[in-house]
Parts: sequence; C-alpha cells; structure tokens
Amino acid sequence: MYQFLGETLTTFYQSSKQDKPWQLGYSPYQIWIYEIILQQTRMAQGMPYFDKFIKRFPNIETLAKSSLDEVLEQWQGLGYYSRARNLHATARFISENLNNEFPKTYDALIKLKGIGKYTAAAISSFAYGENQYVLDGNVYRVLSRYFGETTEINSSQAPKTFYAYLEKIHKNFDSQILNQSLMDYGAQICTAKLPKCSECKLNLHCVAYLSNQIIHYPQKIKPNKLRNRYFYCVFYLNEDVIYLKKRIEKDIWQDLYQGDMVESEAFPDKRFIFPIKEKDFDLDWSIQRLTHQKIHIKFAIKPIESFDLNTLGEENFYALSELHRIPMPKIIDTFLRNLR
DNA sequence: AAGTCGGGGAT
DNA sequence: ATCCCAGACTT
Repeated sequence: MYQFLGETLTTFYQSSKQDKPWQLGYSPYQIWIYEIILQQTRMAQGMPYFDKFIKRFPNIETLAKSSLDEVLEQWQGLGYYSRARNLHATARFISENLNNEFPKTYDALIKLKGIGKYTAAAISSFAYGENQYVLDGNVYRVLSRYFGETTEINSSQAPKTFYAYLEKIHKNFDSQILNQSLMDYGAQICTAKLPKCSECKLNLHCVAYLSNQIIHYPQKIKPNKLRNRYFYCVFYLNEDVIYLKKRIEKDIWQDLYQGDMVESEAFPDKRFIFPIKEKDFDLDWSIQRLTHQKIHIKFAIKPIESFDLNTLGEENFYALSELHRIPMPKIIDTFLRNLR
C-alpha cells in the first residue's frame, strides 16, 4: 500500500501543471510568508493578501523596520491576527539576532514564533530541500481515507499516528515532491466535500472508498457549540476626528482598533454603562458568524463634546483621513465603511 | 489534553 | 446552518 501510494502521488505530481512556490523563484522569506498566510486559509482567500504583503514588505528588513500597526493593516480582514504579530516579532528577531539571515534548517525554524511543525517542515522542504514531512488538513484527509485510519484528526494523539504513516511513505520517495503532491491531492481530488473518487487513481486500495465510507473520513471530535457574544460600540465622531482604541486583552482581535466598546451578557443589558442610553443604539446592529463565536454588535454615533477629549484621552482620537491606515476587525471596518 | 484564535466560500 | 481550510499557541 505504501509503495502504491508513493508511486501514484509522484505520477500525479508530474502530470499536475500547477505552479509551485519554489518553481516561481520564491525566496525562503517569501515561502515563509506564503505558508503563514495559508495556515487555516484557502488559496483563493490568501493569495491576494500574499501579493499585497510581499509588495509592501519585500524582505526581512522592511518587515522588521515596520510598526506592528503597519503589518496588521496589511493583514486586516484575513483573521487569526496572531500570525501577523508573530511574523512581525520573528522578523525583528532575525534582523536583530541573526544578522538578517533567514534560518535554513527545520531545527532552527521551529524555534521561531509562529512556526510549528507543519511550517518548519514546509519551509525546510520547499525552500532548502530538507527531508521533512508536512502534515496538514489535506494530508490528514488523504491518509485517513486511504488507510481507513479512525483516529480523530483533531485529537491529541493524531500527529503521532499520522507521522508514523508519513515515515513509511516517504522512505522510498522524494520528500519534497511527496509533500507537495499529498497536499495538492487533498486540495484537488481527495477533497473534504464531494471528493472526486471516480477519477482517483488511489481508489484501488483506498480503504474508505472500498468500504463505501468516504463520507465518514477523516473522523473528528465534535467541536463545541457556538458561543454568542454581545457588544455595545460607540464612535465619538465629528467632521474630521474619530475616537478609536486598541484592544489589548488576550482575546479575539488583540491589537486591533475599535470604538468605545463593552461586552454584555445579552441585549439589552441592565448594567449598561455608556453615557448614552440603550435606545440610542438603534443606528445599526451587526452580526458576524465566526468559526467558534457569533458576534453581535450594536453601534452608536455620538458627536464629540469638549469634555469627551478629557474623559476618553486625546491620544485616542484619530483624523478621519488616516482611518484607512488603522487595522480594525472586519465587522467594525464594514460598519465604518457603510457610514460614509 | 483541551481551548482559543477570523474570515470566507462551498454545500 | 454546517463544515473546514497549506495550524500554532496558551492554559
């Protein structure tokens, strides 16, 4: 089974005409950005951000010299903002401690912030040809179906189980090619929904397919139910100035900007503490469904009074003309855009 | 070992 | 409405 899998994937790779990052002449730095952006993110969503990001920060030095706000601004709308924070911190670390030289080995890469087993393997394999195995969502899916592996892929023991498969598969084949073809196969043929089993060359030995159980693989532990969260958000505003404050809590949207915002148990909340009444929050009510949370925000606009500047802190007021350079959560950004 | 972190697109 | 994506980090 291992030999057949390796041969089939190698053949698939050679017939695939899709351009690979390293074939496009991407530098190790660019492959790093590429892999971070594509964490938990589809190609179609990530690639426009990759192009923008590389154009704005062509190398380690420019990224390291930029402010966190500037990096987050490029990242706005992409989600999982810790990726941008770690990217920025790692760029500065490499610039200050490694003489601007990007680490070249798996062992060095995995010590960097934001780089885990997958990304260390991907960079060291794709940029430097090191013999390492990538294990991502695509690989989990292909292997679990092909071998009929019932270990839940989001369980804590999943990595150990699946790396054992990879070790045997990679034994007689080129790791770089196998890494890329496993992921491409999962993305193009062995897809999560409506897999193309009829044109799949692996189905001769695919345990899930032969037992007609494809739909039940990969197995997964049920996620927790959606958490509802309710926020009130006030924008103190006049013709050319707006109040914005950075979220500093270790919570969703850390380091992004928002209005004067408080969270409540529900709408309406008796403990409401803003200087304007709950009924003034009829301006708009946005709901955003995320993977694990459902965000409800009631927005309000309040003209700036002279005492507001003292109460809220003058440093938190920004010119409207520079609004586009301030990173904000998608739902906040959308509201402010619609305001115009 | 379990929880947390975004947003979008396909079904 | 549900799933899940070229995952990593914290508790």
